[in-house]
Amino acid sequence: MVRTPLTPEEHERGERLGAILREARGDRTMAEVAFAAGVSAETLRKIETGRAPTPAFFTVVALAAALGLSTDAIASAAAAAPLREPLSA
Amino acid sequence: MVRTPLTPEEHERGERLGAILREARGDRTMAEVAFAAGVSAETLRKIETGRAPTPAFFTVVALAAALGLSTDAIASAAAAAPLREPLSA
DNA sequence: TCTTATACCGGTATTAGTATCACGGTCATG
DNA sequence: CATGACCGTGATACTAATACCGGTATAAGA
Repeated sequence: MVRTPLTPEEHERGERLGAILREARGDRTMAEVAFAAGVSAETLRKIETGRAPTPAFFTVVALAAALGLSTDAIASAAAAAPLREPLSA
Repeated sequence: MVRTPLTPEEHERGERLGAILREARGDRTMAEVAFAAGVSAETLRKIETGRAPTPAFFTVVALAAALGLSTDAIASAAAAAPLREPLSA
């Protein structure tokens, strides 16, 4: 095996990451946030829906900047248990 | 065009990211830090040498945790970096 | 009804990340 | 010189991320 397939835990972590980003997006459109972050809307949609569970580092950084979030907060929130409260901005 | 190849700027950003991680590693070995972060030593080597300019988000998060760094600090330092730019000529 | 906007889904194409293996170089030791 | 540890490079294998396309569904508005 050369590259280990993503584990179920990693998929769940990706789902939490997507939920955090979607929560922070609020009522803005995917296209707007994606354009602000410099990624395609499809990519943002895949990340939000958890279908891209381990996006690139700078992709998350750009999205965090576009959403006004801290990457540390995103990382800890996605890695740890699901949040009861959104990362209030 | 389905997936844009990495631009020279992204490669340079990857080199700065690698330099930051190597700087934080200090005198510890690659194998030690890689094991602590849960990645292979070869992966850490590629990231440090800039041969993997856009690693996965959680890979950088794990390395940052193993090195005691903030992902926000890494992101900002790698994004806007005072790398010695010839640029003259 | 028709149009528009938004989001989700499936497929496809291409590049990149991750991991393993093998080999070579350097340096410090014996 | 020999050995070992560490770093580096190259090749190879396989999966995942990214992007573009077409289609579908829903809701709001003219």
